[in-house]
Amino acid sequence: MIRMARTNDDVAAVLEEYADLLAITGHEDFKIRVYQKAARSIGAYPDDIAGYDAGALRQIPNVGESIAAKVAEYLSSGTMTKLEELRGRVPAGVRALTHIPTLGPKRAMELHRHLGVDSPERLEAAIQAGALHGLPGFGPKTEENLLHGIALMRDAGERVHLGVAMPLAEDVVAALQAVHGCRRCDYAGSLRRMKDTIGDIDVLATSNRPRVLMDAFAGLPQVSEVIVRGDKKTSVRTVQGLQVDLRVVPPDAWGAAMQYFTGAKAHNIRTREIALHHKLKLSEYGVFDAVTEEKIVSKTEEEVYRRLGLPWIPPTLREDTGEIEAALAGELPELVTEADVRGDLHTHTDLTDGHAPLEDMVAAAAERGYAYYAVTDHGPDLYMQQMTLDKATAQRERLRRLDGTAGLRLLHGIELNIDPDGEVDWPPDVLADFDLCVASVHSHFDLPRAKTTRRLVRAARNPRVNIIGHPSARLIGRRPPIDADWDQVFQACARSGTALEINAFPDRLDLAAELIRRARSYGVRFAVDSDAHAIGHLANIRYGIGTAQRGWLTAEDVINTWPLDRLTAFLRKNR
DNA sequence: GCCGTTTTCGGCCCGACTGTTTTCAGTCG
Repeated sequence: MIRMARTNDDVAAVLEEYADLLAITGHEDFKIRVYQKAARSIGAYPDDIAGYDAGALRQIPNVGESIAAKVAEYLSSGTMTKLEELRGRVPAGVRALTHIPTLGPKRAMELHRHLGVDSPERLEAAIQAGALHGLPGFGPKTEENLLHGIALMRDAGERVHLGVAMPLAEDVVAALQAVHGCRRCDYAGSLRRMKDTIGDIDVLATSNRPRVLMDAFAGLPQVSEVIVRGDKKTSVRTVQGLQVDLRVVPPDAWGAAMQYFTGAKAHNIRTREIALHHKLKLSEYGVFDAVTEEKIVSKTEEEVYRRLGLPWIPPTLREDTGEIEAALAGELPELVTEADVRGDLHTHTDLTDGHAPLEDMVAAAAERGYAYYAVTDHGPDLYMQQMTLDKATAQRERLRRLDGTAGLRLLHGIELNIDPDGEVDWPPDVLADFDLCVASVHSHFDLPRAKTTRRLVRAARNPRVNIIGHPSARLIGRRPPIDADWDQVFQACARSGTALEINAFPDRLDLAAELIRRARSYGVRFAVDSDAHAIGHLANIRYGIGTAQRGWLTAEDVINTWPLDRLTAFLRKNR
């Protein structure tokens, strides 16, 4: 059984700090990298390592004798002697120095050793006082870059959600594709992996005339600053503070470059290691013979993976969280795609807080080619929405008259509010007249864990509740997820036949991918819904599908890919 | 410090850009 991995995250953070401190104190690179690798392995390890002894810890990849002993000490005593020693030698602020862009461990230590600088604030003061003059390796340009980096760090260019990054990336890609000499262009990186937040945007292009592309890129109206500029790589910052990198490679390197720049880093390290074992070398330019340096393949991702003895791995899985092992075993999941979606099961109209009338939303759904479509306006417990039973009944009659237009089957649903006790707006006999009920948390987000768990479990066990909407109620960058014992919630959902929503709104993406994967292990079903409040929101479903893929879901796991009769049977909840 | 179809020692992912270096180190992704 997969359990909560809080201990693992804690230990991973401790090992990362240890690696940083080793780097600052001038230890050799290989040693540092090994601690970083161990940190990642433990962070991604499916079982909670709380209570593990050294022997058990050694079963984890990249954890050997020395690291196992340190972690065992930490788990049993809460401290790690070696880490405390290093902390004693390196003031906390020196580690913060390495978070300044362009300043790494080597020069951070130089600054500390020669000038006693021990925080970004002190570094700023030292530069302004001219204290860096004459220090080897620190010229005027470096000073300028450091000041700039400190300022940037101060107003922390935060990560943005997909709804911000994706449109920007698509604009940039479209602009570059229109440039003369551009062969291919697309976004890669965490955006192609559909990660829920994006730190920077990676764009890849092929051209025989890279300079023209770089000029066009640097001159885009969205660009506020050019950070680095070359013929192969140019980085800019946009007016909203997001970094965009453009890499240009020769046309026949497209596949290798896409593979390389889609990442994640840990996935790339694994694929390169696999290449080495085959006496090959993998770079963004292709797969090469390690000895003769002769290029073997590079044109497509499929060729690159095949030459490494792997099937093509979908971008949304490339995180080194088991996809390499699954690929080697021929057990990659056949991921759900947007084309599999037959309908949307959570949408609103202007009867409550939507912006478009029922007829317009239905027409837009029909245009998307859906086979069925559920309208789920808010129930009366969200008082400001002014819903009444009369209004809901009138909407149902209106909806029944529209049923079947353009081959679209309409379901009359409702989005109920889950109150702190797990109760919902209407009694069972009223709910029985709806085709489906979504139930969601809209308030009282910070109840104690036990209470939140009970709240969600009760909602799931309600025989009229079909889908738990945006289960964690998080808003990316604004509100943390509610705190529940998710394993209990997942068990209740699996047993009761209640689906969990993957809300596709880009500032929600809720459930998040990690919890989806865990829920799936209990046999939970999912509904990928747009929660559209306007016609334009229906298209957000693609972000939900990306998130579902990151949770390793197949179409079988997602109820709104099923034919209507199978869906209808599921909605009866074994009643 | 970890690991092994190169196996108990010797290698560890790899390339781009910047700044200050006159041939390369540091940083980043």
